[in-house]
Amino acid sequence: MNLTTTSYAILGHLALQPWTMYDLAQQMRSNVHFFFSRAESQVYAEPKRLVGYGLASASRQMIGKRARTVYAITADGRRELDRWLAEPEAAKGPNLEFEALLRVFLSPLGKPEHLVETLEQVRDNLSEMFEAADRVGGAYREGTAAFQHHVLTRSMVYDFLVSFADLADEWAERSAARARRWPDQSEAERIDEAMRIFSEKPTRLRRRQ
Amino acid sequence: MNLTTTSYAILGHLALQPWTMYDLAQQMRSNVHFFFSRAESQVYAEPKRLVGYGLASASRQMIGKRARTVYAITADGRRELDRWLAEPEAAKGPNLEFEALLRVFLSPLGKPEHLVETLEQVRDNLSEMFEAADRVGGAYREGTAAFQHHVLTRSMVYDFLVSFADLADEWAERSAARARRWPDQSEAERIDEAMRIFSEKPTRLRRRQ
DNA sequence: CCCGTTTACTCCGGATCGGAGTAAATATAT
DNA sequence: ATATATTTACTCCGATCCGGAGTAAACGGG
Repeated sequence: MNLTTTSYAILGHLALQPWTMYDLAQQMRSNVHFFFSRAESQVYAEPKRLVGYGLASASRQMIGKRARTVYAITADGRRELDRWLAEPEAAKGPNLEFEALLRVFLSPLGKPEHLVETLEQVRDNLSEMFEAADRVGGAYREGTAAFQHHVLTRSMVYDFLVSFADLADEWAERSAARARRWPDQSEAERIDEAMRIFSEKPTRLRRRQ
Repeated sequence: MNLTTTSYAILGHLALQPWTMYDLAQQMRSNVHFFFSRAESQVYAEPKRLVGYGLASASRQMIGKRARTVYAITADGRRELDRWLAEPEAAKGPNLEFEALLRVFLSPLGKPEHLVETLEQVRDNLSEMFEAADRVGGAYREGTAAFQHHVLTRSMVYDFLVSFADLADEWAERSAARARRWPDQSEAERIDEAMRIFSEKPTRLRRRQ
């Protein structure tokens, strides 16, 4: 029984209520998508393994001649989930994958205007995240969210995601502005501005010590 | 010739200078690791494919009876890289994977004290990121960085990473503080505080409109 | 000269992706 | 009333990617 974090993510959702994987795939696309996204094929494959381990049960229903499978958590599954919830997270911080940052990193190899384009693209790409956050926030504000009683913890998740999207947007904005000033600046001015970022932006770690 | 973003990441590094994959794996661990991390086995596998496509060249050297392979970019590789640098990023924003946030999301299924533990763990796990940022920042401030002439763009990457780590640290701090207050609050007070997050933290999208 | 660390990789089983495909049920337009 | 589009509810599969274990020579310190 080799369970991955994906297993526990699915198992956790089954503990909230029974789901068809079609519905759960949708649910996950609009909820955990921005901090724990999995391919649809995985969302369909995972509960079969859980059933194999006796952690979930499947009930096949018929709508006309079309089948649908509803999965639910078992008592064993609930115990396994409790065990996972109680164990500390592996010492393995947030894992970020950000192609735009790689492009910025490698941008001295290309033309300067492509850097500005990349940064503008970053801002465009964030709108999806902003819209998703607004949908969730709106539902909770209106009191119509599917899991309204989870408002305490969902507000924490919302807090993080909005802060993150804002950060990325603000960073792309100020960085693009900086790159656009470069043609009118001397190299000394450009370097001076860059060095100020290293000096005036100490990490929290250093600030505390 | 099916090149992935991983291919261009390696190709880009080879455009900076020739590398052995051992050195490049180390370089990537301390540089792009926090926004584009790849398994070591991939870093070793990728240049072989690049050589197969004629985008890189390998030169095998002998140190005693031990072999080492130094990879360099070819003219074709440089052209392919230029093409990639000029093309816009796929419309696919930052991809975050954050197990702690999944645990917060599912925390109503577990005990309240585990939420606080998860959030404290988040802060501990960030120290690696802070230390890496400090190392890079220190090298550039002292003028001893290996790619000191990339200071303009590296400062942008540094800016993002430090902002991100600070954000995660501050979020975990304020969220843990909130969860610790819960036992002394009424349910109405707790919900009120949660709702204020949804209201008082509008996304940049909504603020602009 | 012995031993632990660093250099420089290879191997492989299993997890995951992502796009294509299937087929029935339902909504929509004509 | 019928054709068409969309939604529901999945399966399949080749390729990518992970990550931990293993190998073996060179180097450095006591």
